[in-house]
Amino acid sequence: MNKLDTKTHIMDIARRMTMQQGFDAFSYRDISEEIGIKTSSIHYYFPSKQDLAEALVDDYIDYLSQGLQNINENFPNGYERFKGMLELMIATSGQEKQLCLCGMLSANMHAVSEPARHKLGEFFQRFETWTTETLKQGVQDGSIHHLVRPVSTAAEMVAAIEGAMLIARVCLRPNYLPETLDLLLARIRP
Amino acid sequence: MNKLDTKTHIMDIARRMTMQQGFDAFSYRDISEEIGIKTSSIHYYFPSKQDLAEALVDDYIDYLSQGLQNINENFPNGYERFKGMLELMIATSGQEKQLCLCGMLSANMHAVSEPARHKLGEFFQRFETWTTETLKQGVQDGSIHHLVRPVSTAAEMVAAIEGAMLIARVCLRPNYLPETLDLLLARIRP
DNA sequence: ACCTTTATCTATCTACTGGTAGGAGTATAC
DNA sequence: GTATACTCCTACCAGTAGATAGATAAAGGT
Repeated sequence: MNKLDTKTHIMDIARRMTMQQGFDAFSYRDISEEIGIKTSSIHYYFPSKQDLAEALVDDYIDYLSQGLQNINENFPNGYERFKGMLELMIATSGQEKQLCLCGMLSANMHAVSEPARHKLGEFFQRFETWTTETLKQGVQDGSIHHLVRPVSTAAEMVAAIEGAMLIARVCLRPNYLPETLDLLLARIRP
Repeated sequence: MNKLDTKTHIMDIARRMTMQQGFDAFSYRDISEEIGIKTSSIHYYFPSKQDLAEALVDDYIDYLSQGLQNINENFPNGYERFKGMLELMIATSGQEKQLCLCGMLSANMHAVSEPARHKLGEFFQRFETWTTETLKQGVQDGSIHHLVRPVSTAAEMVAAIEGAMLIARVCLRPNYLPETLDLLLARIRP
């Protein structure tokens, strides 16, 4: 198989396992069995498991940044952009009760290197910044009603999104995640 | 050492390690080395690691229920009660960048038995119910300004609290957790 | 004194962990 | 056509995981 294919395949499986069960909860063997190559071949691409974690973080940040940029380009106003972001988060993490990759790695932060931990911090910072700008934009274009401090609302929103994904994994209510994220949307609806 | 002392000692260490690093990230050996007994002695109290997880959940739910009840008894109005709850959560989990025990076990849910998972779901449900009642009480006694749907606000609040604890572990801002929880308080301030 | 329970120990098990050394086959470059 | 780089393999390692069986010693009850 092509180098990129295998590397991508490894990361796809590792990403899914991380978001479903946590970074400590799977081994190179688990990946190797699913993909059909030996564990030593995985070490060829990711010499240590921390390298794999860092690659997952980089990839996830790229993926979400791209997604948010697409939203900015394709949605006309702040409200629609915010809504698009919530749908993106549900599409990325919500199915199968998966946690946001960066959220899960924050829980498992002992397993990742210091540079990768720093990137996790940057991820949340950038997520908050995007949300702040989007809320401001929405207030300006009239699609979102007045907010006292958009930067504060954005911080609450990001925390609530991550927390909702965490709680959804064990919540007894079947539609907890979409319902809770919808509350966030209802809050800014004009 | 007395049976209860040892059992409590084991749980104290396991609770701290779970909240700091995750349930997968420590072993019976780690506990045994810190406490000074053999791993087989820990198996005497908790035959399987899942038993330990379940005991931690039960204990944590009891502890927080007691804490919330104390708050209800000692604070006069909804606003003060809500504030007391936030301070309790910070005191329990906020130091040393620990995650709420139930939040961490939700992330590590594959490691806990189905009955224990169910208890995690109940925990978040009860937490939300307490918050809903407290917000309603605050609106009624005038300590909290009018809320359109207290039950929705409560759901957002609980998610935001759990999410903030998760993000705080890797956040680059030093006072992220207290500041973010303070935003929740500011939101209901009359 | 004798039996039972409690709490701990020693010793051991199987399975798995991340990780490494070195080689075989294959594709590409020159 | 040979050299080089790439991809995956076999074989292995030391350490660790959770877990069990059985011995031991002390304490308590009768």
